Amino acid sequence: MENGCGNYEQESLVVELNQGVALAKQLKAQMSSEILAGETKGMLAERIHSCLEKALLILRLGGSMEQFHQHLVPSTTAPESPLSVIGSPKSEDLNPGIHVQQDSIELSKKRKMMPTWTDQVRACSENAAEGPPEDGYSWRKYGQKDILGAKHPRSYYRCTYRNIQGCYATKQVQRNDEDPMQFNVTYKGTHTCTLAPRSKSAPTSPQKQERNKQSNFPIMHYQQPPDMLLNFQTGLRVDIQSLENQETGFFFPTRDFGYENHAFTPSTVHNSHPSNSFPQSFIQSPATSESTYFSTSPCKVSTFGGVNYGQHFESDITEIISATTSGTNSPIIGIDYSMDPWEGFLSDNQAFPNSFSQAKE
DNA sequence: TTTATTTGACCTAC
DNA sequence: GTAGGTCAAATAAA
Repeated sequence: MENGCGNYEQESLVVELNQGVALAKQLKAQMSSEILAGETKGMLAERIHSCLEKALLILRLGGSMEQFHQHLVPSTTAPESPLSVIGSPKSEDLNPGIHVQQDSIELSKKRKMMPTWTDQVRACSENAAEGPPEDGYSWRKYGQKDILGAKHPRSYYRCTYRNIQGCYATKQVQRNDEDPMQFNVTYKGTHTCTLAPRSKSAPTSPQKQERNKQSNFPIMHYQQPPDMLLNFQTGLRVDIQSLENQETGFFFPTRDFGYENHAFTPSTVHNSHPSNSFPQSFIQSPATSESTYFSTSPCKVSTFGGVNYGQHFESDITEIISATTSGTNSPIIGIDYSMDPWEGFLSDNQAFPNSFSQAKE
């Protein structure tokens, strides 16, 4: 990753990852000994979760600890509009016909530069005819096209808040020819909208009503290309899987929670986006008591841990932070234990070699 | 009345 | 010239 984050952020990443590894080892030891002293399994799992989550967030934010801290507190202000870069539709509104062509060209260029990634989403049986499961964003369909060589037409969607907030995220949905239950969803651009609830919009179906409910939360602003992060996560898979193999039933619910076993496989990693890096069930803090959480998107096949990740990311981070910053409130433990995600930040080992930084480049 | 969807036309890249 | 992508008017839905 090429960014100006400097050594400090890099070291922070290494520290976080080291801590995650150390805690995983600790948990593994407890699993074998069945001795619960001091920290419970749940606490350890939570801390591992927190460490890895922070590391991933840092990576997604371009390695910037400053941005990381900024994103810990959901902003109530609209994010900076991309319009300053790609031309303002508002200015077009004010001056119709003026510079429209030039702006169109600029927009076209910009689209080419937009990050693009593809998810494969399996539809639930009951709504297979309707389309892939919701991804949490509010999309407006603006076109449909028959594609040469494809049995099914491709649908084009853009963010509902494109005009309101200048969010130029788009997606294309195409049903898989061989497996009609499966959809290839290609996302282009990242959401810059704040996903404000549509006040006057009347959903056309109960499912859309549900979509609107899902959309009512702030989002992160993913800007980073996925490659480095994905490589990193691929590497992470090994140790964590070994934990799963010990039948913890906690990590990576690829069997128990409806996700197919596509997550974190190198063969599927390259097509994914950083916002999809973990299944939501993994992001979800175990300290929360959402009993129905894991069943929210049982039909999604993730190429890298769940296409729904972006949908819940920030809200989950908020939950994590709230859970981890308040040990006394944690339902998983009954003792006073600080779950501060920054606790011990600089205290652990150096299990991750410095060569990790080389892998980033 | 407002918002979303449909669909033919148009634009752009190859 | 063709295919993919987008626009925008017409239409539907709530």
